[in-house]
Parts: sequence; C-alpha cells; structure tokens
Amino acid sequence: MQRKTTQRTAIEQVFDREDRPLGIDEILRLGRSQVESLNQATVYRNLKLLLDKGWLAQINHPAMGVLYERAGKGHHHHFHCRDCNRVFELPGCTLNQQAAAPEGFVVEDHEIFLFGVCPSCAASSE
Amino acid sequence: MQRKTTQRTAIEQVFDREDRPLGIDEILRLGRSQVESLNQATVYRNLKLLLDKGWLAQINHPAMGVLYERAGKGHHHHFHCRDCNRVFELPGCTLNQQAAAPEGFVVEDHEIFLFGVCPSCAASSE
DNA sequence: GTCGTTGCAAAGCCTTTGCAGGGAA
DNA sequence: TTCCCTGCAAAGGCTTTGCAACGAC
Repeated sequence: MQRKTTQRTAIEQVFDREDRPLGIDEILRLGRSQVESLNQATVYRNLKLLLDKGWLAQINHPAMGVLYERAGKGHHHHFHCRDCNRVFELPGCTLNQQAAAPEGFVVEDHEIFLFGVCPSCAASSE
Repeated sequence: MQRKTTQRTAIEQVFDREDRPLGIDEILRLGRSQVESLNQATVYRNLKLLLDKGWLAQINHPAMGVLYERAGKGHHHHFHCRDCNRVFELPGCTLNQQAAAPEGFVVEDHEIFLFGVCPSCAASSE
C-alpha cells in the first residue's frame, strides 16, 4: 500500500498551487521551499508514481522539454509565453482534425502548441 | 571554409532520399549503408553544422523525441503514423491561430502534431 | 602543407537504479 | 515491527567535446 509522505505531499501541493505544466527543475525548486531536503531522485520517483496512478500526465513540449501537469482535464492545448517562459493550459479546441490532413491520412488524435505572449505579460509590457 | 566530405554528403543524401523527418538512429543507420565507418559523433557534428547553416531544422516530436528535417519548406505540420512509426510533413494549415486561444493571449506562432494511420498503412491493413 | 573533419574515447547532461537507513501505519 | 520511501551515490542513455590522425583543397 502507498504511504503518505511529506515529500510526496509537497510535490502534489506544488501542482495544486501552480496549476500549470511544470518542469523537473521547477518542481524541485518549488518543492524544496516546502521540504528543504527534497532530493532529485525522490522527485523523479514520485512523478513516475503519480503518472502511473493517473494523477499526472506528461507532455513533451517543443521548447521546454518534458513537463508534467495534472491529469484528467480533458482535451486541451498548450500556450507558451516567450516573456515569462511559462506554459498554460488552454481549454477548448477549434481544430477540424480530419481536415488538417490530406486525403488518405486517418487522423485519430492531435496536439497543438501555441506560442506568444500571455495576458499578464502583455498587460505589463504596455 | 567548409569542405566536402563523403560523410557529410552521405548524411545529406539520406535526407534527400527519405524526404521526411528523421531521428538520429535512422540517420546513422541509413548513413552507414553508404559510408560504413560513419561515426555517431560525426553525425551529431554534421547535424549541428547543417542546422547552423539553415539546411536542416530540428523538431521535438511528442512521441519520437528529437527529429531533423530539411529546412525551408514553409509552415507545415507533422503526422505520426502509429503503424509504421514514421513522421510525415503535411502542407497547409487550417488553424485559425488567434481563435485557438482565449481573450488576452497574443498568439504569434503554433505547432500541430497529428496522430493516426498513414495512407500506405491504411491501404495495407484493408 | 594547411587546417577542416573524422573516429575514438572520455566527459557532460539528465534520468534511473541499488542500497542502507528512516519513518508511516 | 513491517516494509514503503528517502537520500545518496553509482550507473545508464543520449549528446558533446578533446585529441591525434586523416584527407580535401
């Protein structure tokens, strides 16, 4: 049976608090502000455990590499802000999936990454 | 000045011949069928050189990791066949970029990855 | 003969794993 | 007391780099 540890709890809280896809470095940094001794290996092990459990999902971002986000949010896409370098989850989907590929291709799924400036950066640069 | 070597020529020919995004392993394997002694370090060095030169472009595929493709093909997307595991370049773009994100987000660019079955695999499975 | 390139091996990243000690139940 | 979990360090992959020999020009 799985036990409740301060380390795993800290990692889970980081995701709940940030509510956006996070990279290993951020998870480790934010987690350490809560549990100073938090080890990198522990983070990796818990991320894997939370993935298997279905609590987290993994995404491979074109510019940011591997990121982790809360699972179970349904189909959505990602936005990467070139200013603050954060990745946001965008609800909804406007893509006509089958129309996106030429005749002959059977499209079953897709992923979209958007790049630009997020609302808070856009506001602060005016 | 840059010199013409059999190794670099072999790598370039692999891309011309396949005409699709390739991973390191494929480049190395296909290149070795032409230049037996082709070394991994040489491939990495030449890929970097061809990237800097603007002859190649790098893509970070969600499922396939880092891939390389001929540069200068204009805006396009990628299709990954779950049968043959190859990645194809799809011309055109049907996405209304700004409509894909909520109010406040300034969208400047995007990338789309499609997943499914390619025409040749779809035909052979019937 | 230059000096850009190559092959080999060593070194760097990032991630995973082995192990003994520690802590949740 | 059990045995899951953690920290540390070593080991694995993949990519880059140092170096001497090679070969394009």
